[in-house]
Amino acid sequence: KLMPRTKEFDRTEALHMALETFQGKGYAATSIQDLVDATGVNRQSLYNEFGDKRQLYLRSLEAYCAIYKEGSRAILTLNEPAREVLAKYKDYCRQNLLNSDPSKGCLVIGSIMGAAHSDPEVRAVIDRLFADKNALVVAVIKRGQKAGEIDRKHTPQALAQGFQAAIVGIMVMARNGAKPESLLPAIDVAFEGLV
Amino acid sequence: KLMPRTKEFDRTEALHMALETFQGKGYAATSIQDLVDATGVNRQSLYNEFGDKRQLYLRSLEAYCAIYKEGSRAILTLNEPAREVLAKYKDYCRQNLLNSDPSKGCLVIGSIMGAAHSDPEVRAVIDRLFADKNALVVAVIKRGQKAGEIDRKHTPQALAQGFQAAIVGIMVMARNGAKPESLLPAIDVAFEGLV
DNA sequence: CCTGTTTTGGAACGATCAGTCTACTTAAAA
DNA sequence: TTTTAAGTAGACTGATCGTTCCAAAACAGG
Repeated sequence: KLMPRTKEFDRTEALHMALETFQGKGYAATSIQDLVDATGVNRQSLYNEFGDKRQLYLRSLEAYCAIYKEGSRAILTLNEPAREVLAKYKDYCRQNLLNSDPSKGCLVIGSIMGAAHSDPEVRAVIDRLFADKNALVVAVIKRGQKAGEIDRKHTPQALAQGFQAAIVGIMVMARNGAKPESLLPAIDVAFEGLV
Repeated sequence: KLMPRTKEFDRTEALHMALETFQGKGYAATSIQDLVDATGVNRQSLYNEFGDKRQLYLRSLEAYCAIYKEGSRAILTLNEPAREVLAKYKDYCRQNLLNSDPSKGCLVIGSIMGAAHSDPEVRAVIDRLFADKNALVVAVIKRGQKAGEIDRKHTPQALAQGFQAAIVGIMVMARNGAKPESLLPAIDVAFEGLV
């Protein structure tokens, strides 16, 4: 029945800023002070809102995955010929690549390579992301193979794995500062076996 | 003219242990104490031998790159038809994948994604590695295209980029704990456009 | 044996870490 | 206006960080 002082920050906004900080420096190298500075939120308020550093990281990772997942799902579930769906997804990847900031790497890949690797909750979030996205890609490839648009030499699972690995690799290259114009053809190559 | 006390450790061995520690936990999450424990070398002796933590990391990364580079160079400079060279390199990748330990990721990818990203000396080591390996791959692909073994639809540079990105992606997947048997077909897919 | 030079063991340093405590401010409810 | 629960500011804590200092130990030349 009481609603005293109002918060001076927006949770979503703060989470977004924390996310970008983790993207840039990784979990271990990011200090609470970094997060306070980046979000503009008071120390104690951060703890009140998110718990400790690890939980804030988990929330950031979940938010990142949600965005990534939704972007992929919106395209990969289109009710169109597999060839066209994949062509649109290719454009989506190109767009992401062109808009990417090398100073902010993919948080998922960062989590896999970094210290968070051994955290079971982090693992769970990542496993779910990969499982979900893989299911979407496999479904499209299966459709494509049935329609004769995609070569049946490889299983849908193998094609999806190779496809996703290629995208991950390209994201790593982008983080490393490779010029987009040198990576765009690599995207073409990655989609070669599919379309 | 004086040769007082003898060292109780082997530099190469200590470097190897430090390297594995960095591989497992990343630069930021690895403490000096971790390195002391892993190498068995006294604190002060570590500082005497390698300087500070950052320099020890740089030496580890250089050692890692040297091994990686030599392994690739030995195969990619074989005086055989491009198709066979690439087939052998494919086997080499498969072997590496099967022997890989998920608890020890690729130090190069870890450096790209992690905090070391902004360190110019780290960048220099990585840039050199990619430049060298890319030159080798491009040379093989060029040979293959001239001999008609490889499709000329893409430039050698584009094919090499896509190829290397695919390998990087597969290494990330392996670090994530993906079963080798699910990644081996992905390697096949990655080599699809080349052989 | 000594003497000189280097490694080694371990204590110690200031800085910074993640996280907490307390006092002060705010604003809705009474 | 008074009361009260929640937000905020910043000092504070014990632990750990990377690094250094110093004295004991070890070993080659004299």
